[in-house]
Amino acid sequence: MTKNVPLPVDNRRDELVRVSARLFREKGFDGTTIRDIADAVGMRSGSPFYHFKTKQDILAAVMEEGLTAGLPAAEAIVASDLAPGPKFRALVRAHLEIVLAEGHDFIPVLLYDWRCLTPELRERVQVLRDRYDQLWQDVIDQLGAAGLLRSQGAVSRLLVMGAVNYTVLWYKPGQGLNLDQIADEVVAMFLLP
Amino acid sequence: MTKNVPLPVDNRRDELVRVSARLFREKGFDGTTIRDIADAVGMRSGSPFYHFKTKQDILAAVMEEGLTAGLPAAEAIVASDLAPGPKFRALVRAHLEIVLAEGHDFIPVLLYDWRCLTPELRERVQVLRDRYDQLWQDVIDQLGAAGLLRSQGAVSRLLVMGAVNYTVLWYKPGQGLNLDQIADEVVAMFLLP
DNA sequence: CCTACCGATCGGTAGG
DNA sequence: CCTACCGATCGGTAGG
Repeated sequence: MTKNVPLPVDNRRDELVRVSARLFREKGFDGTTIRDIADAVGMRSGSPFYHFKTKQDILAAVMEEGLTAGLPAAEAIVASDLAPGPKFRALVRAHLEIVLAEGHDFIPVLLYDWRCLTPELRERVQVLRDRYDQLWQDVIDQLGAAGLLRSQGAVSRLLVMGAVNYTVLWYKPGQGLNLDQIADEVVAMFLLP
Repeated sequence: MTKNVPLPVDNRRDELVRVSARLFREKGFDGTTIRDIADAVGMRSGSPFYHFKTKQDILAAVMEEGLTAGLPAAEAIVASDLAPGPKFRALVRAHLEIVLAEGHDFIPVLLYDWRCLTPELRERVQVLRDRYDQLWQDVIDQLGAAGLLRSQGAVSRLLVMGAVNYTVLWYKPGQGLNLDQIADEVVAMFLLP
């Protein structure tokens, strides 16, 4: 039987990515040291380099983890047969979860520390990022076609995503609006009656 | 005659602030060293500390310079007798200048590296920042009262400022829309007909 | 504002 | 994944 044969998953690597996401979000990529990361997972300072070639590779892994975790839900929403308005609300709500929920530090790190990536890594992560952005563009275009948005095109998407992503800088869990209420505000703000 | 008596301005200090703003914006606060800054103004590495006690004090000076430079124009717009719609457009346009125009790196640094400030410095800069935010809140409230906005309150301001500030991450001078066109898009996106 | 320097810390590596 | 370490660099300072 293959019962006890472990899959080739690298749990320690996953742990490093998860812990690094938290630290990068709190203190920034440049403000976090390899020793911070190693301490947080109970390793010695040289050991993270057994799993990653460089510190920047950890950063890229954090961002890719966030994107690959967020893409399926977003794809399902866009592929659904919801009307454009409810589809937009669902996408916004799912995105707020990804960006604001406890322990979801991956995409905030992407937003904060994008410029810390080397050009090569940036290019690699950009592939996934493009897929995510395209999903938003599809929904924005559907809203425009339905006459629910005053403005269209790439700039409309950037303005909407800016408003939504900026929540990272002001949302405080347990204070003010919750994620559902913020989603309602976004819909009220952007969609025509 | 008092003709050649210089005013107590510190030109070297101003130069340090301006150059630091550019470097902080390009590479981040943690990614910029005192030696980078000293080199850029033609000083030796210890000399910036003649003008500033710590590296963080330079960061605070950069942010305060941006706010004190931007406040008068914004105050004049808010105090003007423009109707709410045109007033909003004027404020957005002025803000885009502050955030996107060549050499205007102060407020982008504030947006990027806010978390790099010590709590004490953050509190000091926050005083100016509150004044700037309040100007936006005033205009947002006027829009709401005039029935030009679907949503009101502090969250509305944060969504609008998010959309506008996010331009820092995607605007490329000479490519795509210019600042006037972006202001038009923002107005079209948010204001009711 | 320069000279000369310090103690601390950094990302990363060789060898096991 | 640890031990032991390296060369480089960092923010900051004393004395002039």
